[in-house]
Amino acid sequence: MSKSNNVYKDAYNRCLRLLDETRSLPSEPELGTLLGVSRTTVRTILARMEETGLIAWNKRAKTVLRETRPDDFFPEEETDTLAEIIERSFMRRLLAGGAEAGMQINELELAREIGVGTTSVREFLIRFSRFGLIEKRRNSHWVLKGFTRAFALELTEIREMFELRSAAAFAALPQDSAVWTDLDRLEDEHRQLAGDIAARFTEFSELDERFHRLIHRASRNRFIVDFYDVIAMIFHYHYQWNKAQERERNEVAIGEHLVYIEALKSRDLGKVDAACRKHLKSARQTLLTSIPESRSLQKS
Amino acid sequence: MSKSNNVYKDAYNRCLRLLDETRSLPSEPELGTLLGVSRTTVRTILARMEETGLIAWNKRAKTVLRETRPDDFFPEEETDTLAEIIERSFMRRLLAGGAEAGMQINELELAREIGVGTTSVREFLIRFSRFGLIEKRRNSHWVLKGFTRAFALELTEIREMFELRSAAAFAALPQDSAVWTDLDRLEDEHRQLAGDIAARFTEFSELDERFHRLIHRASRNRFIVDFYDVIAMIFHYHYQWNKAQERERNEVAIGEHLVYIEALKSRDLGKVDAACRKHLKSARQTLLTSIPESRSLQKS
DNA sequence: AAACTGTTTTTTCACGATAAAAGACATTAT
DNA sequence: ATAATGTCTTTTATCGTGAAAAAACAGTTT
Repeated sequence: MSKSNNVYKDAYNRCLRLLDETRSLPSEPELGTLLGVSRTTVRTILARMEETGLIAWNKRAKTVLRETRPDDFFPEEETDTLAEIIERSFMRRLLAGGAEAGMQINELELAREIGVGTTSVREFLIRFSRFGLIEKRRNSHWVLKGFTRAFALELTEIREMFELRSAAAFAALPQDSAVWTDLDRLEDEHRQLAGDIAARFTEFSELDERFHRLIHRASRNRFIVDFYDVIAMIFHYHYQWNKAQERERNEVAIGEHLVYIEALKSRDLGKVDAACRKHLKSARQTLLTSIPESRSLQKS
Repeated sequence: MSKSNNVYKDAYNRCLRLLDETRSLPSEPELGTLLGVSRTTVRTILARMEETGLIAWNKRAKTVLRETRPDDFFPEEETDTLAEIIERSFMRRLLAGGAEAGMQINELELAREIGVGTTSVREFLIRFSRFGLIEKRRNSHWVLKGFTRAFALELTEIREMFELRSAAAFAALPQDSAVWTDLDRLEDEHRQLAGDIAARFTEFSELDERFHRLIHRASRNRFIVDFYDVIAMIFHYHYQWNKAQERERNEVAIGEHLVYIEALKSRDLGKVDAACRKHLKSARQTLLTSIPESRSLQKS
């Protein structure tokens, strides 16, 4: 089993949804750009759609023959990339406890346990190392540094530095910049979410990420923009792991975001700075309180 | 040829130098820690030393039989790690020109050209990607972002942010901290180098790195400390590539460092800030002037 | 001629295999 | 009893290989 065809399966599923919406299919190259895959994959998709009687396909003529059915779709779990699978397994072990700082990480064991090749695990660990949670010993094992209080503090220190600077840069952007309409749209989404918070509070983390990424992008600095990947990853797993008071936390955060947005729109640097600091402070607090003391004891 | 024995060869050479100095050899485990390799490798080294008649070896008795000769050493190029070889090849191509922003990077071609497996090249590119010079297209090639003026500006922006903060943290360190003796030692080395600048100006870049790493470490933040890897890498290759006015540049930098060191020792935050800013400004200038205009045209 | 489809080539991704190196265990010497 | 050596096992580093996916090329259709 040298390589799974998850790219095809995922694109196939997305193509089915497209079919549901538009009831027709464009040309092969166009479909390729739409789905973000090569024409080779598009043709594999079309071939299967023909096979399962979804469409009749003859050169450029693609006729939709019937509605899609639930069983046309590939199972969700077959559409994940190997990297996603490995990351999930790894993070589960990390957060499940028993993952003390200083612990060794064994590539071979991880690979066997997840059921993948060692190369994929190695590559994952290398990519993952930039998050600052693991470290490589030359010609030897990886060492877990642990999701400790120290880690959270170091992470938030950088985050605050970067976001304050980005927010200032944002406020200084010319009136005709496209970011202002993006900001208006986000403000709208915030208000809608606030209006139905009881039912939709779980949707906040996705909105949160889009909001902060928009601000960081204003820095026009790749290192700042890329660093948000670290923050996003940590907050993503942190939210999955700690659901306590999620609704309240999100409600507070939405309020802070709205103040922050108003400040940005006012272009008053003092206000921006204050609103940004306030929000970052409570974000840090949220992260810190969710790290149990046992986890924060660092081996030195 | 699945894995070269460069670890052994490098450790062997270092062990020969040790032999020259001490005229004797400690126990296997001790030698292992000294050379930073496992006992397995130590025993391979001792076996060869016995074979070439350098020592007589019977259990714990290791008798030195003769002086080391130049031809006892393995050739330098056989002691490099694969990662170093790939990095050098890659950077040579990157700086040799013809490496325009937007250009595609082909793993297979790189691997063939360097004469290594694709896995090693892939792993190198993943590790290298954190320097912000290349970017991966999902399921497809890497894209070169180019060593442009924009890159230099983004890099130095972060550097300045981090170093100013680290320097302030440094100055606030308690008097009994070990860093102050480290700083004194570095000051000494600076003075010595300044005294013989005509002959030893090439030694500066190594000293420069040690000095700045000491300061960054005072931040006690892994992201700041790790970021210095990016700076060090860029400056390393930049210096190799642009030797113009190297002596003058280094002479100026040493002077700035000495002022900077005095400021740190005074623990006067205002002075520290001023000295740090001044030095960082000229460092940025040096980097910028060495980027030719053609290189700074970025495809958008 | 521009954009599409059909076909072939190339590249990426992931695996298993193997030598180098690390690490663990058993034994022996001080 | 501690610390070394001798031996065996496990893990890491790297390669070649093959299927999935991308990309290039050639031929058609509008």
